[in-house]
Amino acid sequence: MYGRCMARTSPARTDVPDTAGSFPVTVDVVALTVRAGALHVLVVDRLLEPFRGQAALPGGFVLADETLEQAAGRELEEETGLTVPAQAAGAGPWHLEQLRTYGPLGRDPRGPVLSVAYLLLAPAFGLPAAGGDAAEARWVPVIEEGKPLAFDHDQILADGVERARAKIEYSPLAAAFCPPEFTVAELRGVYEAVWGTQVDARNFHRKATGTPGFLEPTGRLGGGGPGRPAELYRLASGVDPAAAVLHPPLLRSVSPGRVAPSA
Amino acid sequence: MYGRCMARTSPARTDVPDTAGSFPVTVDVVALTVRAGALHVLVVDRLLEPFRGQAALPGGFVLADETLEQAAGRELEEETGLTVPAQAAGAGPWHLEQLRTYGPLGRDPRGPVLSVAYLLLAPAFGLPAAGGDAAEARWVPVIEEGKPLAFDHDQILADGVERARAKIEYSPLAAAFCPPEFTVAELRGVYEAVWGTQVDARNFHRKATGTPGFLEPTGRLGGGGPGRPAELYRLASGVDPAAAVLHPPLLRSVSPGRVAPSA
DNA sequence: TCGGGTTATCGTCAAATTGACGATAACCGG
DNA sequence: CCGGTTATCGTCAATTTGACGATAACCCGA
Repeated sequence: MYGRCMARTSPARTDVPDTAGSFPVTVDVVALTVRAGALHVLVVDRLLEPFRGQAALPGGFVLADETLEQAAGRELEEETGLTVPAQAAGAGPWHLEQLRTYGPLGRDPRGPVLSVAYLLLAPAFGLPAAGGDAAEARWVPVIEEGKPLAFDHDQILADGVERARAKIEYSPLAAAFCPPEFTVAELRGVYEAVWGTQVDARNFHRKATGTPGFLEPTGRLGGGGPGRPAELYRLASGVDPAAAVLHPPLLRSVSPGRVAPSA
Repeated sequence: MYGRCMARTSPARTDVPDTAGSFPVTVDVVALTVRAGALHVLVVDRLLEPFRGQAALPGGFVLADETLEQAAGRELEEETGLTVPAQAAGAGPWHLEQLRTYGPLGRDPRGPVLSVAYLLLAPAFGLPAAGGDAAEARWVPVIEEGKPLAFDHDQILADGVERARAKIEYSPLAAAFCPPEFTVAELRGVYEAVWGTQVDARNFHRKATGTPGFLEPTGRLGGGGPGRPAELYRLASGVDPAAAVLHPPLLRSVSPGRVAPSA
């Protein structure tokens, strides 16, 4: 089997104990966005075995000379045509962070494979015309989630969604789902979509605009729909949305069972 | 992309691209405990190159047929003599969770190596007599942290400490630092040590005992020192400390800079 | 046995925050 | 101009926080 070939280190590496395994490593990306008021995840249809024809998270093998982040960006681009801006891990609207690593055993029929999962939060946008070799990349709502995904991707997706739900409570990362300038209502729509709950518009407005280090008014107005035009905001300048902490946090209300979410 | 181009080198399997790297994988464990009111981390002195003689987090290579958790427990035991109870990931006082994975490039002079870091929270205890092949395993206070650690272990340690600090706000995991039955004062000592701040004893008592799903009185009293004996508590039954969420959380006060902690 | 030292626990109270919801402002389309 | 719609501002009671006083219940040494 494939695993046998990988069970030994290369002869050049004499300083690594030869009982140590060497593993193929993949990255898988949980790309989330909010479209039409619902949380969506990006999936591709697999063209090859294993799990041929089944939907899966975009991802693939890490090359020998790239970082995990580079691999995540490359695979995403190859399979979905999405180009993650370089500033995704920084101040921009996009946000890419490591989710967790899924163990080598029992998750790939080809043998032991390690998978490092990444979480991408991005504003809604259309997909470029099915670029690369991916048969089909599409956004699907995370609820309903019809058929199961390939590999252990259902578990990875669940972990990613739970991470996103928790993270927007304590960090300004909900803004990663919005364009660079957005209204308070758009931001509230993100919370409602990610949490799957209703949020009172008036209290949310007070809380969001009143939390230091979160929003910064641009002075401009966002027009368009019916009703009074809303003020446009951007993320507070000088704030790293990946590291900043909201004080006090925007807590989900104590609705149903708040115990053991991802157990 | 899981299987685009096909291997020329691996005759047994043709579904893994030969550009895909295969990486040696290590686990490193950030084992934290509270002793004498200060947060301590477990380190070992390296006997071999690279970084020979320097302190490092316990860890080592993952074998071909074990899970990451198994590797973490095995390395910890081999290098420090500590045996992680099987229930560490469950209801017991110990707590072992994955921290994050550190990329293959530029972190090991021997070449690309992936490291999956784990975070262990444990009650204070003495080390078994330097078992295994470890020259020396010892607890060192995380502040002062005299010389730098080997590899990128300073970064891993910083990430682990920050994870612990954040996690005890929203989960009952502070109890992982305590024996199975503990007093409110002991628990408060954990918060003070991990956060490095002072916590008002009266408000903490009110909050800790008043938060549903956190503490459960045993009826027994903890004697010993001077002063009035304190009631003994245990974690609320039926609560998985790794998954449960405290509502409302025990927030650190807004003291100094609460922005970009581990950046 | 008594008093002083020490720690645990319970109360009190003003300030801040939350949650629910009314009221008004500012736009749209007819 | 008028209703429909959404944004924003206020109000108010209930809850929570933070600061800190007051007791309770143990230890020890005299």
